[in-house]
Amino acid sequence: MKRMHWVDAVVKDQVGAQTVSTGISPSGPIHLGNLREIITGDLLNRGCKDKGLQSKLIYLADDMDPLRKKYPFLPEEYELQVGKPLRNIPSPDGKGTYSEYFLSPFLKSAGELGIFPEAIRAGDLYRDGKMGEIIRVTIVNREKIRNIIEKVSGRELEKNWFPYNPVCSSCGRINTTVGLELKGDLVEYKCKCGNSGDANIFTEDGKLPWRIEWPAKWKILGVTIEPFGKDHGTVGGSYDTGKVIAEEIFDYPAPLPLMFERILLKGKGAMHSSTGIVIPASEILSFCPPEIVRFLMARVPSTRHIEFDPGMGFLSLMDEYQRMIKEQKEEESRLIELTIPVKGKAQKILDYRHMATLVQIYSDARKLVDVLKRTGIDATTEEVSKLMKLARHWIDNYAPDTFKFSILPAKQDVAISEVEREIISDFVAWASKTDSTWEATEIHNAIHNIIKAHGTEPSEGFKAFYKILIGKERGPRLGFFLSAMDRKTVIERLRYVI
RNA sequence: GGGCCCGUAGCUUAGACAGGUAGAGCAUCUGGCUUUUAACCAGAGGGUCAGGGGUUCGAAUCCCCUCGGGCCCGCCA
Repeated sequence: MKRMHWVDAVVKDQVGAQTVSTGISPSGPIHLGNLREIITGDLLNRGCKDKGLQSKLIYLADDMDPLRKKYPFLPEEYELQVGKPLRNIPSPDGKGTYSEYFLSPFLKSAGELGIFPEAIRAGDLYRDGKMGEIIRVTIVNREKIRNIIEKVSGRELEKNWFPYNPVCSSCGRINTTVGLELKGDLVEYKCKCGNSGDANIFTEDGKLPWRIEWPAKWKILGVTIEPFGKDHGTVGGSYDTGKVIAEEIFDYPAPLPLMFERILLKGKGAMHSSTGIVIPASEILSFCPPEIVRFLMARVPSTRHIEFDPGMGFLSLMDEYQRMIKEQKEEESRLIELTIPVKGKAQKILDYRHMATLVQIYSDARKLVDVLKRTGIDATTEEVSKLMKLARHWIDNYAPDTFKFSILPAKQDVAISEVEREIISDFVAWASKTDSTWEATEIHNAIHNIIKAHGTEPSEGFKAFYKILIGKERGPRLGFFLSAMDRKTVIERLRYVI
């Protein structure tokens, strides 16, 4: 029986036009875990489209949310910004707002993944008055809503609970005010700072609390499908209360929920901005080709957690991807479709593992293209230079030490045995001959013959070269490696040691 | 206190949502090979699918219970 991809299984009963919504509070670097949210949204969006439905993806930035605390990555003076809406706080780099500072690189990363959502700032919805009427409905029905939240979530709300949080006109904070009463379009409030005033519900003077804001946005934006992290999905959590509020108060059917699990960093645990265990989305894309990020998310159901290993495990992931693309198995055709960032575009990806070695020998992309051509791999300079950049970054930051090497200086002493000295010496003699070609296979054959002539185990003989050239016992394919280096340099180096 | 995910070969795991002979990679062993950043080729062994019960002609898969590991909620979002 043909298996259905989880994406198609999730949307199989959806009918009519779809709006898939995801979003985040842009309070810090947006990381790989958050990337799962938007990729999941994109996958569902594609699932709907591929099934023939009209569908779009929106990404909601909750920039009216307050800064909860001065995160470790923020300078001291941000202590003063705590409690203010993110969109009203200056950016750490001094340009623009705090929320855009984190949001815009993220949207750029999403673009690299082939995801171009309609990005909506919650603050704009308030500013443009789109939330006004539903805020009024909320305040008018506040007792009913209070009952729903208390009943569904099992928690008790404060006596003076008011379902609208005004921004204080004096201190700018949104978490120190309490609404008192709605008069016309104005909510009277007072703030802990001593100030009191009126907030206009048709402006960005304030916001709904999360548990109400969420269902309100479903209705305002016509959301039909919403993936969210497991923190929202717990029983009595905000999806549960939101669903009842949407249906009973706002008269709007709750969207199809899809909970997704967290992404753990191998050996470190769950990603959290606060704990510093984080790989920002942009950072991932500086060593990981975009299709691999999609592959990572699309291959397993969203309800499973993913353990991401940026080290050796990452290379295995690359291998698996390449195998999939090469084999083009029927049962993986849907996964391939969903993995590819730009639909319909065939994927060719150069061997990352190979590139991670090459990048340690070459720094010039054009030269590398020639070398690849010699070994029968055809690639454009652009492709090569792109992958080189990724592989270089991976080597510098994530590769295990066993994978790294650097060529030793010409005049560095290395202890070698007598047999090793003879082998190297014979090789130098061979390499110095004017008629011998400096080509990978030739070099390899020459070395092998010399080692054999000395009656030494091949592994022992090869070791000598690695010790001298890179100071390690193992290394990249010798013939290939040496042919990539300048012949004179190699001879000089070997001569120095013998 | 409540919830979610996971438990399949020594290790990593696919297969579970839609029941139909448990499959792969690594490791191991055998043979081949002019060894290479976890080499390649051919082959072999290796499994009470965590445990127990139920449904069914048939269960890794569906239902219930138990155990073990991870995570989330019970502030805010």
